[in-house]
Amino acid sequence: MTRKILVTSALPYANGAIHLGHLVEYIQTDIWVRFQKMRGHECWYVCADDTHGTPIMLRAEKEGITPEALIERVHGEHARDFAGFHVGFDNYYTTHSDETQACANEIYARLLAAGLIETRTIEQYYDPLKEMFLPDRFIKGECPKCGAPDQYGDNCESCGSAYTANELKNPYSAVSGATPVFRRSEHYFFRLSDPRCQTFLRRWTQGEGRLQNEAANKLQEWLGGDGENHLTDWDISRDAPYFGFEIPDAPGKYFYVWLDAPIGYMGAFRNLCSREGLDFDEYWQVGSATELYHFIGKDILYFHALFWPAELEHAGYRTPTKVFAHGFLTVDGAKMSKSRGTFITAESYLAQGLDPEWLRYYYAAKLSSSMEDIDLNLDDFIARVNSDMVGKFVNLASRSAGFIVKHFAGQLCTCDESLSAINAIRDRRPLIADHYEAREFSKAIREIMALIDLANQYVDSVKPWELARQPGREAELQAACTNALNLFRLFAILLKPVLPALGAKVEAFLNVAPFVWEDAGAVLAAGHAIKVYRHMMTRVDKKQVDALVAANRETLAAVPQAAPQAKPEDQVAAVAVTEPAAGAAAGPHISIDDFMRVDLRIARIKEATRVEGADKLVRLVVDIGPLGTRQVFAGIKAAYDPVTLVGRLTVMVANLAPRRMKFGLSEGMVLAASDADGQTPGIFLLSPDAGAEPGMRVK
RNA sequence: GGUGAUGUAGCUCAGUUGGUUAGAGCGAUGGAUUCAUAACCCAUAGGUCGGUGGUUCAAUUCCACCCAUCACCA
Repeated sequence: MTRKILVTSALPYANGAIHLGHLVEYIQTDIWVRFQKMRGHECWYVCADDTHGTPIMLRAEKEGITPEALIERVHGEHARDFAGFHVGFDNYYTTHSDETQACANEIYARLLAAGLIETRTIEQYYDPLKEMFLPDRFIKGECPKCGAPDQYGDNCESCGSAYTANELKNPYSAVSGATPVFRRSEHYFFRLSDPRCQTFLRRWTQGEGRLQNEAANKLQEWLGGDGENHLTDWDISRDAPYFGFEIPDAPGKYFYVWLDAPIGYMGAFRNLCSREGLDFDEYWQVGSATELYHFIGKDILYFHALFWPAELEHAGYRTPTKVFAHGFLTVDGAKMSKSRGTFITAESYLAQGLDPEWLRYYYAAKLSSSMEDIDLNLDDFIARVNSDMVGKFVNLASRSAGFIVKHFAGQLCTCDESLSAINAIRDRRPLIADHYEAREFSKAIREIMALIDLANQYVDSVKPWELARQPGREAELQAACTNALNLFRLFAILLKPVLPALGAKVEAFLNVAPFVWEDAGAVLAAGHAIKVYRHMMTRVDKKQVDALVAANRETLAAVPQAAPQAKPEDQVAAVAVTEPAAGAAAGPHISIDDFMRVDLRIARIKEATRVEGADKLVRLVVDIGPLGTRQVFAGIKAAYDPVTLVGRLTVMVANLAPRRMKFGLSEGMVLAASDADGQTPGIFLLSPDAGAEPGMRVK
């Protein structure tokens, strides 16, 4: 029976580049969709850029362009990156579309009619300079717990405590720097606390197979036990200025970006319908016989398993068949990091000349149906791709094709279908299909690789290279290579959902029509002619990976953090990111070795005198214990009377190259703090705590 | 702080409804081979299954506590 399936991946935010973390989801979804299509099902894969919200608006403003121009540019970048990794959307659309707006208005109208929308006046921070309300992420201030400065309005990066923006001390707007004021405004809420939503969600989230077990448990936690009501109403409006859709009959009020994001799935599909002549209602009406699946990161489960189905249900649409959440990507066991160069963009991966199918294979080899994080271990990536893909799989064709072309003009003979390797494939094929269907890609890959091992053992056992040297054994040679190439073909079919481009190369090489899953039920007919073999996949060179990491290594200096780029809402982000240390002027990271090269010592100031003819300098003679005494010229005259300095302890750089100055030789540097911007005047010489002795190393 | 997940060979991961010798691939070592992108084939070594206690005839598998990492919540 042919199934009708609609599949989505979460919408990437139109405010940043696609990176390897995002790709986990798109590659996972794409493999699943390709598998369904190969099986002959009618499967549509749609996605779109998520284009609305404050961050988009501010970013466009900063770049001096309209939001429309920004999202159009980013849409092009995203589409390019996805195509580069063979992610085969049937439609990659945008939420900033007539279709999405129409769907959003329709859903809103139906929820309103159902009595599930209400208005309420709330009070929140407002930037009087910029004349806009501020999302929490755009308010900074001092942490109410530990007092760390410049913390965002949701949690402290210094002590880790969470709080609301209202609790920040000395808050300021990250947009304008102004001190925000409280202002009241009317907001629109989706009444998630309504008993109808509660009842529905309790039933829906526990539906058989609808969510992964871990996800269902998490949802149970969010919903609370029977009788408890943990859900609160959801604020779905934002005040102008806002880049988004204006709420019908509510001038100056806009749909919150997270309301129209999932509706973007509908919009993208509606657009596809008009192009392909599909029936939108067949897929979205209540009681639809079609299947609807959302692939998402575990971070946005809340939106897809609570808000979204509740909206659909009460607006009179069908709800998702299943929601598939996956974990985050780590690189070499740690969160992706810009300073380490492991925050790798899709664009850079392709630009550095790495093969997208290497990554597709590696991800497939690691992905399961669970929400566990997966790790991209770069050394393992190189070893695994080279060994499995090149050394075992592609090698099968490479070691057999030459004989067939050279000795038999490319012609195959009858394939021996009683071969144990071929029988093994026949036996395991249904299981492999089940694994693909269940998103247990790592299990599918393990099965396939075990079969490929059998094939290489077969070739080794018949030794075609020996047969080729023995006159009179041509038939055996042709049979051996025919069998090997048939095995190779079967593997190419089984792997095609993962490796579509390689699959196409194999189709061309074998001179056959595009593979479908059922093709693996038969072998090539005797007499079939193949083309000359050409390398189908190169090896990964460690140098390429090193270069990729180097290309993605950013220093903070190159990334001005003036306004937060991060969206206030968690979007698709299938990734955990470590931002470089917060704080305005932290430099690029250095290693401990780098730091240890600086020889810092406790110094006692023995003499301090004015320098005739110098406005800023004080001449110091310091004692650094075993290292003797040094003469240092320090620019601290404005802040210190030399007389007061004599006898005090401070810190100096002892291995700074001596420098000849107009007034004499300076043999080091004493450390003092000052505000680089000159906002806070003064120079502050460092002092050690009591007990430090001249000459002690500072580290 | 609370809840949950994870922690198995150098690396990446299976597995164990508690039961004789804990598995795979890669990597390492030795051998064989030369058709193939030095690939492939055979063999060997390597793990007190995060730690400590408990239940049991028997625990890596169950329970408690602890540690580490990650997530969610307050």
